[in-house]
Amino acid sequence: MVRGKIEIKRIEDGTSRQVTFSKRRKGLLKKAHELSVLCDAQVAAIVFSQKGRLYDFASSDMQKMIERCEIHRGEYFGAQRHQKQQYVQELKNEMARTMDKIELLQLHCRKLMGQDLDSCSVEELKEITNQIEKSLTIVRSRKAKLNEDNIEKLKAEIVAEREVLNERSRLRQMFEKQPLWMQSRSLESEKNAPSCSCGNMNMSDVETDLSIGFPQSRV
Amino acid sequence: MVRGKIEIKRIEDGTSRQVTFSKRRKGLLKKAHELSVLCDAQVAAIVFSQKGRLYDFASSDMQKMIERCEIHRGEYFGAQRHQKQQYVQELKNEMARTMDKIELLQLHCRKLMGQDLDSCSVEELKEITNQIEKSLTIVRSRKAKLNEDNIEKLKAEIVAEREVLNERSRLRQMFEKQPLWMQSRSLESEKNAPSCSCGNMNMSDVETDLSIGFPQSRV
DNA sequence: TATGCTATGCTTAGCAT
DNA sequence: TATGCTAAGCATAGCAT
Repeated sequence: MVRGKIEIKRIEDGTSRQVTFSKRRKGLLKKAHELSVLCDAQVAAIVFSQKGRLYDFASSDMQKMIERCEIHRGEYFGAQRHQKQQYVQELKNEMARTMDKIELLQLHCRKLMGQDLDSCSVEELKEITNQIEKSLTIVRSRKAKLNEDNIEKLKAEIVAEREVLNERSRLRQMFEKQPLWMQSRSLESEKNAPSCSCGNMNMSDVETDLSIGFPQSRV
Repeated sequence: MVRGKIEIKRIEDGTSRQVTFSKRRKGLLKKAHELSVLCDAQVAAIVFSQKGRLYDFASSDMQKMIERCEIHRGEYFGAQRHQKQQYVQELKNEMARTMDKIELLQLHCRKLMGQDLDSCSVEELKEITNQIEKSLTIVRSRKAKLNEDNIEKLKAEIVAEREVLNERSRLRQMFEKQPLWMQSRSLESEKNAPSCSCGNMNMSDVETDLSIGFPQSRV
């Protein structure tokens, strides 16, 4: 058997390649291990067979090695991953802060609603009372204001409505003062106008009266 | 020179370790390269020196190798990555929910404190008023209860104190009824006792009176 | 396909420069 | 500290099983 030095190029024979892969792979991982131990260095080796099977060695945690490698190489994905972790951490912190805030708010709210008062000192109770009394004043005045506004609005509406009624009765009076032949013509044209559905009704049949104000102020 | 086989353990001599590191590192990367070429496999090797310097080899794109490795490692890291994304999404959702909640709470709180009432209808204002009035009743009764408790406690303290004073005056009276020779002996022993620093003072020099109640009830 | 064998070539420890 | 040298030991190609 003649064994010459081999050329470093792809082994074409599948079987030989497979055998060589197995042997050299083992050798590589062994060397990696030896290097890491002898020289106290972090070493990792990753090998994929052609079939996609993974063989690897890492002197310490592979994930950490990989991340360290990525950071060193200034790789995009590594940076992205690092940022993601930071992002998650910040989200968590934010979450914690928010939860604290919500708890405080809830406590405050409950106290304002007269719950969970057992832990309050007299001083605190005094403060809460003050706050509530102040609130009550404000809310009541707001309610009063709203009511006033509503009344004002209603008054305005009524004034407007009265205006309309007055106009109408003025028109009616003008109509009644006309000579009869003009009255019939006016009625004709009123019939054609679709604006009023109660054209047949005599206005004077209906008595309208609107008043606003406190009961004692009515005449 | 005698060269025996070496033991695979950390080389203690720093210089030797450095030399060995350099040589074996070179060897490892060479072997990695040879394996990748001969067997048409994907191979990567990562080495960190003790000083933190990185030496690496990758038969193809290192980043792709690393990701492939992560996915392969029992799906663990790949799954972790996927879970991380889900986790981030859930965190975000939770955050959004919490923010909504906090906003509602704040609004509620503010309304209870008489703020931001512009958007409230009369009905709502009525409800808030009811709530505040109810709170006020509760808080006031709680405050009253606490005050009562405090008064009770003070009363109890005063009763106890009075008891002590009565006891003392009883003892004083008993002392004064004693024959003189016994009085001096008692004074002697009282002088020896370090418990009272005002031994020279006559008890009747001090007038004590404690009373509790409303001013008009005092005699 | 895996394992063992062994001659050959490769790697490297210890030393010198 | 790096590089070169060299022999001892190691890895492995090619073959056999």
